[in-house]
Amino acid sequence: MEEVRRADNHPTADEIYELVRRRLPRISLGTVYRNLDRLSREGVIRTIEGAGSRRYDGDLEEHWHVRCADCGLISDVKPGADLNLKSGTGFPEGFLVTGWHVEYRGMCGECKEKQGSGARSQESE
Amino acid sequence: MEEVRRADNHPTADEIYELVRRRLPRISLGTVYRNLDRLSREGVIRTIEGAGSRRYDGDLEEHWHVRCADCGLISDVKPGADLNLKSGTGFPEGFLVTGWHVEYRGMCGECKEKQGSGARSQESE
DNA sequence: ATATTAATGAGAATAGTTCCCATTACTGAT
DNA sequence: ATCAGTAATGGGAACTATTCTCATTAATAT
Repeated sequence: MEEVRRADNHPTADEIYELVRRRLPRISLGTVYRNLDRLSREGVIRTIEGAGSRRYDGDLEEHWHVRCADCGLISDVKPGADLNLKSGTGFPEGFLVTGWHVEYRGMCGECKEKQGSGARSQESE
Repeated sequence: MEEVRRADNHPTADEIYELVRRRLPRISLGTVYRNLDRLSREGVIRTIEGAGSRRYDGDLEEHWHVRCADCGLISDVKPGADLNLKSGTGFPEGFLVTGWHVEYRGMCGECKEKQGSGARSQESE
């Protein structure tokens, strides 16, 4: 199981299921979910919740994500070096903060083109 | 519909359904979803995706969230005044960033107590 | 009043995930 | 190697949240 963990980018349980199936053709989706859940509770992998299906991330380095609101693509973003995210204020009484995550939203180049209806193109950054 | 938008904290579609029902007893859940979706696409409300069900937030002021990993409670956190979140780096080519969101994770006071006194140390539930 | 368009209720359909349980695999002691 | 006890698995049913469909109703403009 753990082999797959570090395999890909941000696979869904289904994608992982397909991957693992290549080596263990008799594995069931339930088992994949169970183990993914276990690994994430053990802190070996992270989960990315969000629109659509849960995704799993084997990269434990602190990093953030950017998600295309249109196609759902998720890419990694390096945290700015100067950030001290603990600076949020107004936490509820007694709350123990164990982590945080930043997610950018927007639109990836591809979807931007698609949306610029007609055969418009031309992108720059 | 829009009346409800600013009503509560971070209700789910179901909770909103129950709320609206009090005034419009014949409304259907489908309609609630439809209008919630519309409002959020129009930018009148925000959505909070995450573990469990989608939640809606009528507060458009920039603010962040903190979520209890145990019970799922979501509270608001004021952004630290000094943050410039644009500082993330490594965005994919051509990506247009339209927003971002910070979510802290941890455990609320209540769940902390439950876990502490329950004699369970590492088990998750 | 009528034609056109938009929104609705009701429920079916779908997607993603969790749950159940009989079977299988693993473990350690004999 | 055998057996008992425990843990993990496959298969599928059950569940939850959300979306979709479509006949009906409301709204709007003419």
